[in-house]
Amino acid sequence: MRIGQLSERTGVPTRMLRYYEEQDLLHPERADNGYRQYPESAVYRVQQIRGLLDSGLTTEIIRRILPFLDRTDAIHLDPQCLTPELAGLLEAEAARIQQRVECLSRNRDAIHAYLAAVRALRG
Amino acid sequence: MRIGQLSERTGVPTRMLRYYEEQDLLHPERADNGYRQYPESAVYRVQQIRGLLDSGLTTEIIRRILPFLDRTDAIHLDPQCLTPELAGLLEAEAARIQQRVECLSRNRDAIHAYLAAVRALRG
DNA sequence: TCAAACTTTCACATCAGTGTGAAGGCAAGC
DNA sequence: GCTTGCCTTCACACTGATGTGAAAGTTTGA
Repeated sequence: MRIGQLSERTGVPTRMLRYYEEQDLLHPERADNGYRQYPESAVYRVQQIRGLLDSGLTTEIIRRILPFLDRTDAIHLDPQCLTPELAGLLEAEAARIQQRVECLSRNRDAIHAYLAAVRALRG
Repeated sequence: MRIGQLSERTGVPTRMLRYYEEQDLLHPERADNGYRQYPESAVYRVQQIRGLLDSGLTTEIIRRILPFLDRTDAIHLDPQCLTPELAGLLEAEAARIQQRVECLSRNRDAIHAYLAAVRALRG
């Protein structure tokens, strides 16, 4: 599909889709006329990128972990490409993500607890 | 304590502590000479702010939810200050935080699954 | 008293993510 | 053919979070 349709289906402006490509997060083919050609899977890929960006990850981090997050895991399982360094990097990134999860969970719980307490007081 | 010590104890540059004050996240007293005076509790407060920023929340959102996240919950439980609008805002923010948590958890799991799969292949 | 280390405010710079618009090529319908 | 709408690249600008440095006042200790 072309960039306009991908934009419509994901709700992400075309400007951003081009930016993600520039940041090496998307790699659309090009038609003869130069138009970008996205596969169906790009819809999910874009949603994934958005979710990660909204969660505070930078495009640089996303670029590094994205190849291992694809739904079509199988094709990425070539162990050759996983050097010890890369494994360490992934471990570290997973740990940092876990930190975020814990911090956010804590604060979400605190908000809920506050709301519940006020409601209880009011009866 | 003064800004230098707070910086040292939290690992957050003084520049950032002043910025957080400008953003209404911190409210230190002032000594006679104009120096900022932070209470002991500021250490935890700063760590909380950092965690939330690192998780992708903006200072604006943090400013709005911070009053309800303090460890000294009791003093914030005055139901008078919780208008229906504010309650809705907090609910919405908690929901958005939950979205982040889910996205990050998913991707953390995917990284771990990838690493486990490669390790299994290698024996 | 003097120097070093701290503080203050102010300002300019950077980086990532995003908005917006110009100037032009391509495509589909009237 | 012409218009309309999508596409291309390029570029300038903004915002939020941060780095950095200048100029000046304060505190502390030799």
